[in-house]
Amino acid sequence: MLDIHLIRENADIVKAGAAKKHIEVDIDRLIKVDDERKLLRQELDAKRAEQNRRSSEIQRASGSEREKLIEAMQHLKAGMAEGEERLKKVMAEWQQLMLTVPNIPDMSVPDGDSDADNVEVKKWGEPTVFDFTPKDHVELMTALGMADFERGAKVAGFRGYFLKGDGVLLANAVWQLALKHFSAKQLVPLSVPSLVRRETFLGTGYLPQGEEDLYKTQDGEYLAGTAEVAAMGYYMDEVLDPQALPVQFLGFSPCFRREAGAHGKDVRGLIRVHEFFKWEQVVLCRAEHDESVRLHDWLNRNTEEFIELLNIPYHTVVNCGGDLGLGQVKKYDIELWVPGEKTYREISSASYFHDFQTRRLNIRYRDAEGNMRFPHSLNSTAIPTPRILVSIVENYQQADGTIKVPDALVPYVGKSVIGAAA
RNA sequence: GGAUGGUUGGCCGAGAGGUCUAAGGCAGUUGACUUGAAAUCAACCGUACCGCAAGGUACCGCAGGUUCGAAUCCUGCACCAUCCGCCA
Repeated sequence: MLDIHLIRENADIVKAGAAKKHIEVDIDRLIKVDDERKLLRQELDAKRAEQNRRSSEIQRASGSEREKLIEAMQHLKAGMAEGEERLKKVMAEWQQLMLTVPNIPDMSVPDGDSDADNVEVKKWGEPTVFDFTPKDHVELMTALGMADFERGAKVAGFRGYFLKGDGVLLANAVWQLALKHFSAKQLVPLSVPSLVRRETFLGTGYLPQGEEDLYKTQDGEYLAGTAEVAAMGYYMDEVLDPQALPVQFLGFSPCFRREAGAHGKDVRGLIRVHEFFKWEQVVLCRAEHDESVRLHDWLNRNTEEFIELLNIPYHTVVNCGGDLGLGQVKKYDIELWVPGEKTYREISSASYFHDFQTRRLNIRYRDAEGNMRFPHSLNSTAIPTPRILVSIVENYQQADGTIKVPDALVPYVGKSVIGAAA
């Protein structure tokens, strides 16, 4: 959510920002509704002032004078009911519109419609070269008993999978290395709920517009697609000690995604699944743009470093306007080389939001001047499994069908090659 | 699933239909005292909206209702605590 004052004073910038994100929103309508809101408020406030004044007169009066005053009040009250009804309607539309106003993308965000228009800002390593024909991860992992997709689909349906044997070992090894690497950055590990109430999704900006992407329980909770939701909800409705900023969480959770808009995409393997696990970096910091920018780069760099530990070729892109979510000001994606597809595939997303989320979540702190402020929020993937396994097994496969374990993972896997004859 | 008790400002906590500006304490800010600090004393000190301002309005978990008037009474819901039942 943006500040209504900011929207009113910078309507053109807000409109341009929405256009850049390809998000439709009627700012003129919002301002008109806000005018109505102000007017009705003023009228109603005046009537309430009158009511309060007369109420104390009644208190002091007695006898027939009191009866008369009470009767007069009843008339006044009747006149107020209509105003209150109108204000309620106006407020409902006002709130609905406010929730749909996107945050303004940064100047440095490139124009574009979709992820095809994202711009590479960094490239690390070269696409892996093989002196044999490389296999894709489905073939490799199935052959090595690391995953079972047929039975996954039998048991769980479309996009179902089992990890098995060394597949589980490898996934666990990634989690453990991630815990070590990211904790060392002073991020506090946090195991978070995935089953989360609606207001937390509204607060993080996934709702109201993302309803169809979420699984919902018969009790009304939603299954989160990222630990960001619960980690951000952690301080909802609280006033933070400014000394505690920046708050730096390393959240871990199962993640559930309906992938409602992606029915035909990535139907094979571990790239796009309905449930997976993810370590996620979540940060709250002082309400200063420079601080957001600094931490954004830092979060993204943390993940780049982790990929470098695994020694997998990657590049980093800055997402174009059309590929930004409602609340995001700017986003980097890290994409890993996937030999089976001869392309880079997203493994990580690092975004900052300014106070868009904290305003919705009502998270505040008192600054040095004693004023209440909404802190800035940021988040970035640390590492997801099993998607990361795709790039590991495909880049590290050997001619004989075995998979070399990345050096950094060897201590956690307990061997240096998967599939070698014992 | 059943029962009971709760939810009040940054925090704790009183308040039980009308002294209107929600007692009091803690924390915080400023000042006095002090070489400095602590202690003590004094003053100030909630958030949001509207308004150029004076000022006004709203907010006591949320939403309704009763009333001339609701933190206070009624209804529904959410959450917290404890107990019982069930159960990894």
